[in-house]
Amino acid sequence: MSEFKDLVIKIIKTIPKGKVMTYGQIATLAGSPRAARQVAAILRANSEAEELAWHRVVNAEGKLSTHKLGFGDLQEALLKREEIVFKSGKLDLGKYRWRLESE
DNA sequence: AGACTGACTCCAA
DNA sequence: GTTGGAGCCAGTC
Repeated sequence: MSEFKDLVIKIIKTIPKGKVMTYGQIATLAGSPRAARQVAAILRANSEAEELAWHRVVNAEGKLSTHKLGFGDLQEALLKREEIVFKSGKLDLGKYRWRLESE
């Protein structure tokens, strides 16, 4: 088990309802600032197995990277259920981004 | 074992 | 605003 993967999973579990984090942010907190893609890979591999709040993870623009995969609608629905509002297909990162002290 | 892919992000031009 | 390149590393073949 890589430390990175464990940290990513742990970090995602700390995101509270109604907040989101970007891939890059999680990668930074997990120890590899530029390993955003790996965060995505871990999500894909664990989204069904673990209780990961993968829907609270968005890209740096505040958009859903899942849209091209075909389940962007699901993610958007899950986020809306947490009182997150989308405008022009994006959400307000300045408002919804979850920040950890260790950043 | 090697080679390729990709739910990303940053930066230069 | 766009495009291209580099970096990162877990999966997959």
